[in-house]
Amino acid sequence: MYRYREIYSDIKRDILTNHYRAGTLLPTQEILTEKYAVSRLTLKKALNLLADEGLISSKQGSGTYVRPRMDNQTGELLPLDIPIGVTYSHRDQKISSQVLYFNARLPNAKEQQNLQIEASQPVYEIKRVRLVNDQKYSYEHTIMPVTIAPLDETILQGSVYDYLGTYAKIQLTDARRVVYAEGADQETASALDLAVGAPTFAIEQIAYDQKGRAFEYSVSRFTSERSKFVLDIHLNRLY
Amino acid sequence: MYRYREIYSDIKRDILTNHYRAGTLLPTQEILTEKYAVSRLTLKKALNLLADEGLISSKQGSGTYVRPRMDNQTGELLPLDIPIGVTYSHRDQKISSQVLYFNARLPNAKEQQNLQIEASQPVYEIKRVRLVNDQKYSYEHTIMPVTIAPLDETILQGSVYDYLGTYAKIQLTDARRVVYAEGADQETASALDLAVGAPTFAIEQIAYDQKGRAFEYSVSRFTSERSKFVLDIHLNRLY
DNA sequence: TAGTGGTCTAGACCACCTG
DNA sequence: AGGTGGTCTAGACCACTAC
Repeated sequence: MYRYREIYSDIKRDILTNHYRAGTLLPTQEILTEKYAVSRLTLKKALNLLADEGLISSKQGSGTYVRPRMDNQTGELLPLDIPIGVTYSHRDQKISSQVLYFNARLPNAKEQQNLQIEASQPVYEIKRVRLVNDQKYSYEHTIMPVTIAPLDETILQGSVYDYLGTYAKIQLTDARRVVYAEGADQETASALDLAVGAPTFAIEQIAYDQKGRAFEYSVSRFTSERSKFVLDIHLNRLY
Repeated sequence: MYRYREIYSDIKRDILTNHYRAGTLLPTQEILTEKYAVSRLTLKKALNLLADEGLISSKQGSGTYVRPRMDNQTGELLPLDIPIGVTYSHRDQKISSQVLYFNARLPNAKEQQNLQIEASQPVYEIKRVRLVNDQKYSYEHTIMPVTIAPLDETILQGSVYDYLGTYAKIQLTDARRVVYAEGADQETASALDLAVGAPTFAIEQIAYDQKGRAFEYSVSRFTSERSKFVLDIHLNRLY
C-alpha cells in the first residue's frame, strides 16, 4: 500500500466523520506533513485525490477548504461513470440474465467502425434481459469480436466482465458512452413488457481495454420509471 | 504558463499529428526528461494529464503506450461532463432564450434540501426555452437563491453563468447531475411543441461554486430526436 | 509583510516486465 | 539481469491572498 493512499484514506475518514467540518479550513500542508511525517509532495498527492472527489478545494494564498458534501442518497441512483456492468452497481441485489439471442455473424458497417475491425472478422451478437430482484430492468444488445474470448450461454448468465478479466486478462479501462432518450420499438417493448413508444433511457457504449482495443459495442435500454443515473462533475483540478 | 502544461501540450500535439503513432511506445521518461530538460516529476505531471484524457497509458516495467484514439465525431453529440450551459456547447451556433416565467418565491422542501437553504430564504424561479438556430431545443426550469446575485430578464436572455462569473465572482466548479428519460407532461409538451407522453431526456442539476455552496438547482428537458450526450470514461489513473 | 499553496529539482529506492 | 515506470525525500523558489 502506498503512503499517499493511506493519508488520503485517513483524511477522507476525518472529513466524512466531521472531524474536519465542512466549510472550515484544513490544517496547513506544513502541519499535515509533520503529522504524517512525509514530504510535501506525498501529502499533495493525497490532497489531489481528495480534490478529485470534490471533498476539498485549495486556493493559493488562503488555504484548503473542506467542501460541503453533496447528499449521498444514492439509493436508487446508478453512477453513470462506472461502467462495470449492472452486477456491481446493484450490490446486495439479486442479479440475473435471460439470454434471448446468442449467435455469431459478420459485422455491419457501424459495428466495424465502432470496434475497429475488418468486415471479414466475425462477431458475437447477444441479446439479454437483465433482471434485478426478478424484475425486468434493462435490455442489452451486445456486439463483441470473437477473437477477444470464446463465449457460451453459461458465461452470459453472469458477469461477462469478470470472465474477460480472469480468462483473457482484459480490463475495461476506458469507455465512450452516448446516452439519449428513445421511444421503445417493438423488440424493446416486448422484451421489457412496455408499450411501444414508451420512453426508455438508452446507453450506447464502446468499451476499451488497457491497450486501447475496442472489445465491446453495446446498447442498453432501461425502463424509465426505475432508472435514474447520477454523474458528479469536478472541474477544480488543474493537474 | 507552467512547464508541465507546455510539455503536455507539446506531446499531445505530437500524438494528434501522428508523430507518436497509436499503439507504439512513447520514448522512455528518462529520454523525455532530457529532451525537455526538466526533472522526472515535472514530466510525469504532463504524462498524468495525457493519461487523464485517455491518450496514453503507462505500465510499470514495459513503458508508456500511445492509445488508439476514439473517434471524435462529436458533431451532434454534447459532452455530458461539461456543464457550462448550452451556450458553450454549441459554438458557432446561434443561441437564444425565451423567458416564459420569471418570479421570486419561497422554496419548497426539495429545493431547500438541494440548495442547502432555510425555508425563509427566497429563491428565483425561472422557466426558459432555449433555442439553437431558432429551433426549440430544451426547456429549463431553474431555481436560484436570490442572495447569490440580482437577476433580471435581460440577463436571462444570455448566459447566466457568464454573468455570475463577472458580477458575483462565482465559478461553477462542481455539479451533480441526475439524468433520466421521461414522457413529456402538459407543460413540457407545449413548451417544446411535442405530444404529451413523447420521450424527453431530462438533466437535473445542482451546481456548486468554488466554496462548495449550491447556487443553482435546475431541470432541463431535451427533445429526444435532436439531443444525444457523450461521456468519455477513463479508469486507468491511480492518482 | 507574512503565510499559504503551486511548482520544480536532483537524487534515491522500489515494483514490475521482458530478455 | 537490465530497463522501465511508480513512489518518495529535502529543499528551493514562485504566485497568490490576507492583514
